[in-house]
Order: sequence, then C-alpha cells, then structure tokens
Amino acid sequence: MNMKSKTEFFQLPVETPAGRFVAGYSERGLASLTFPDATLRPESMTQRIPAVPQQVEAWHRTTSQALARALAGKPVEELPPLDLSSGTDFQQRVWNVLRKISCGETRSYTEVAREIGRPEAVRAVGGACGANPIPLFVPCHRVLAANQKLGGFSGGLNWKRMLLGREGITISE
DNA sequence: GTCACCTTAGAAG
DNA sequence: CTTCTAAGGTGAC
Repeated sequence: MNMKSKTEFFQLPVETPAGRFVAGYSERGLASLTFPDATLRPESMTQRIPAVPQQVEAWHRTTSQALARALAGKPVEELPPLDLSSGTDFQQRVWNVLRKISCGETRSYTEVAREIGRPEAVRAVGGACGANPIPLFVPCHRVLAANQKLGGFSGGLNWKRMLLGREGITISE
C-alpha cells in the first residue's frame, strides 16, 4: 500500500567547537538540525549510509560552513535549501517570518504573531518556535518575550543565551 | 477529551 | 508590585 515505503533521509554529523550536531536531509534539502547531546543514538551515527548522493554532500558542506558562522554569531552567507514541509501551515508561516530576522535583530512573540496575521495567536507562535526542526538557521533564538526578556527555548536556554550573546544582543533579565 | 507548552495584556488586590 | 485570568495551535496520552 505504501507508494513510497521509504523516503530517502540522510543524517550526517557536523563537528563544531560546540560539539557534534546532526543534520538531516530529505530529498528536498536540509530538514532537521539537532544540538549536540540531543538524543544521540549510536546507531544513527553508525548506520551504514550506503551512498550519500552528491547533492546531499554538497548541501552538507554548505550546512557545515553556515553552522560554523552561526555559532560564531556571524551572519550566514549561504544556506542549503531548507525543507520545512514537515510543519503545519501555521508553523511554516511562523518559520518563514523567523527566517527574515537577520543576525543581531530580534522580535517578540507578539510581533511575530502580528506578522503572520494572527495577532491573538501569541502562544501558538511560541509553540511553533518550539516545533522548529532547524534551529539556528530558522532563528527561533531571536524571538524574545515582551520587554526583551529571554522567554523559553526547547533546545535549552543556555543555547539561546549563548547565541544571542554572540550576536551582541542583550537580554533584560 | 485532557494537558502541557519558547506568551502577554489587562484587571484585581 | 504581585497574582490571576483569558486567549491559540498542536502533539502526546
């Protein structure tokens, strides 16, 4: 019954000074990025990766460079195509707004809610941020609570603090 | 169905 | 100032 019993998906590690991230690629591009330590099953690392398509390898090189810059708090110059198709319509709208926040800038949950035309869905925006499959490149860490307060971060508040700090953003908390 | 979540303006005490 | 309330989207159980 499965038209496509197995959609190709590749998980490749990215070594950084901050640890080993894992990037996941669908046939459409980068689909996920996980922080070091987050659910790292040894199998997923050891799993034989029969043949990584050249396309994916090329994306991965771009990802690695971009990640290095992002961690350093510098603007990312080039990104691989991002596959955000796993999200709902609402989430994708939120994520698209986040992608327009450049390095060193921030938004509040309220502002993001307004930008997607759902000013009352403030908390839902928080939910969408938490569901973001590609942190750093979809910069959910640049969304702060009202009055420049830190707000939350599912990947761990330490990361949020660190990333904002490297981008020269000061939190009022 | 119920609950927990990266929220926040406003009203009450 | 502190505490409480109400309003949303979504996945887990």
